[in-house]
Amino acid sequence: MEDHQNSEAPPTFIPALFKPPSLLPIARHRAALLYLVETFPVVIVVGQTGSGKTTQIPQFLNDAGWCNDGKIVAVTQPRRVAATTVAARVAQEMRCELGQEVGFSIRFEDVTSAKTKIKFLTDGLLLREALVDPLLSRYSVIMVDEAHERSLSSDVLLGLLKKIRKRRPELRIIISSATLQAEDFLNFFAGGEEGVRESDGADELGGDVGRIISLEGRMYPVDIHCLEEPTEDYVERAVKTVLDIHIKEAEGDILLFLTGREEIERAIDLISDKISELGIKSPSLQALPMYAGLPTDQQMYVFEPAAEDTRKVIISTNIAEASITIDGIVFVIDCGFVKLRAYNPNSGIETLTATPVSKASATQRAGRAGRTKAGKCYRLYTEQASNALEEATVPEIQRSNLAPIILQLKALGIDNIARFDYLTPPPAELIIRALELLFSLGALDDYAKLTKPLGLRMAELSVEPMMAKVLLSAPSFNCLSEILTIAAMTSLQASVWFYHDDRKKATETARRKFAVEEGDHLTLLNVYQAFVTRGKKDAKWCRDHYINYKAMTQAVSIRNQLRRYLERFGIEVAESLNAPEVMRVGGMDKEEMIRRCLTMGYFSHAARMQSDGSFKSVNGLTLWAHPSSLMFNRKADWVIFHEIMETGKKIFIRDVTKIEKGWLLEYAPSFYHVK
DNA sequence: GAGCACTGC
Repeated sequence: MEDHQNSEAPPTFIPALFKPPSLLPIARHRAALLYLVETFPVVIVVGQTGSGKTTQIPQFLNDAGWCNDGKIVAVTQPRRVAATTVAARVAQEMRCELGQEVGFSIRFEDVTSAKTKIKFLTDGLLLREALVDPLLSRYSVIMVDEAHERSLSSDVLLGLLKKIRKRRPELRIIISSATLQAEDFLNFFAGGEEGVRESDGADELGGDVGRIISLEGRMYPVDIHCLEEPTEDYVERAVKTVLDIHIKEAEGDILLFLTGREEIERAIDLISDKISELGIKSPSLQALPMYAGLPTDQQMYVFEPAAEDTRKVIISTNIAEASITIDGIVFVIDCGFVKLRAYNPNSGIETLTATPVSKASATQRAGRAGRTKAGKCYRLYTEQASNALEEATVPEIQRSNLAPIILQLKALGIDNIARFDYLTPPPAELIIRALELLFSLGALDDYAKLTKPLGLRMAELSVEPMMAKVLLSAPSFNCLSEILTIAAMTSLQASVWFYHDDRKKATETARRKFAVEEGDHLTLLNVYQAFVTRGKKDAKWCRDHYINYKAMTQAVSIRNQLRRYLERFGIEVAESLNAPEVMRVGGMDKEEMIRRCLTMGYFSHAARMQSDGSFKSVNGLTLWAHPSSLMFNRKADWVIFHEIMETGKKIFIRDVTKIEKGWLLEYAPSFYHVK
């Protein structure tokens, strides 16, 4: 928890949301809210963004004595930035230093103290705290914010809280949700208790378990327009709509929702073409992209007010639907699609595909037009299509690889995974696939019980199960220091390399300097070792080699955290910084030890190169090396890979390393049915 | 010879 180099600077856009507490609509609900929390174990709070629920409710609870006797009020957030910025705001309102009475806790950063009464943290981190303190006994109240987003960790957290509540009747649970899915949450907590309540005539929803309270949000009406006829090309149609608005409508900025970088760039090009074509001068139109992969400095432009006589049009992915709020939007254009990740339990492949939005999503997007005054929303689909949309987005728990979360539940002592109380149960195939994987890795025994110490340790490590197995196998291959690095590097979400569209050749040449013949994992090791020896204090070195400095410092943090876990297990880490190919251990090259060790965890991610350069997976699928992989243009026979994902028409594998076929049989005989 | 929506430990 000592790594502070990752602390995000509070973004400038969030404080704009904050109003003086006395002006917030929630102030009028204070007494009612406290009464409900006093009386019922579960309270569902329905309120719009800007209602002040996140900043005010914890303070009300503190004033009412819920933090007496050393107890803590916990507020979970789905995102790290939210936890840090909201904590800072509440500390300011309470006139205390951040980290004292009010603090936050996120991965790599714990800004709390013995005095902390109100603690903001990510939902994933609270779930991890339960591994150490299964009843979460430090907390008198736990507020799960933004529960309607239905993230994997908040869903599991709610299931866990329902279980904890039976052992801790004094615990208070507050669930905050921006949309009207409140009844689902209340029904969930009331469910399973109805049997005992039936006779005493508690026919009201929720019975004695809880109540819903609705806070007034500040929203202006939004006029919604659908298309008469469906469009063939919504990017083109969106651009036409942008120009129609710009020419005909009064002032106000435009927010256009598209699905990804490619579409966004195309829309921006089309808009600039149209502007010159139509000779638009004043008022002028400024198109700005917004997506997660955009460098931070470029993201910041969307929050700056446009120049005089200029209308901003922000062209964004789904990031503007939940994660960020942009002021001054009066017009929203909604293409009706979102890219969603899904996991196919039969093939074990993740897909990333554009999917129609849900009604809840469409409503949320339209609402972005009504934050400052009455607005308009143009949907690039027909009313009929709009009526046919699903009510809500399929929760993450129903479309994810469940191996990590099942491992965590097992470690929490929840043995019967199928009968765990899920808000929405995942499909059986997802559970079966996850159990099979965990069994083949040795994390579960024949009775599906967590093995000790292997399975338990795998659950505690903050990397996915296959890599956790590799890490715990590394000591016996004499390559723990190297595997620690590889584990950290492969769990980065940001790319290690910068991509310059205009300087592709130079990027390639830079990358080739670090390339190791055997594959991507050893190449990543090479980059890391070069970084810590030469580039750590030298951002210029990183720039010269097209290496992402921020991603590399992140890798250092992850590696430190993993090393601390291992040390807690009593596993010594002998650090070595030698180039892998020069080390020989017992007649075997170190690089071979590393590749053998990787096979211990990734044996099910094996494939063989075909004559056309594609790969054939062990279950017969045709795979392609991702262009970012060394194996994209090299020859190989058998390989293992870190990740497999389907986009467009091809299935890509990323982080690919050469192995020997024999190792598969040697390290995973039961998986490959060797007698 | 081509590309990853968004989070989190």
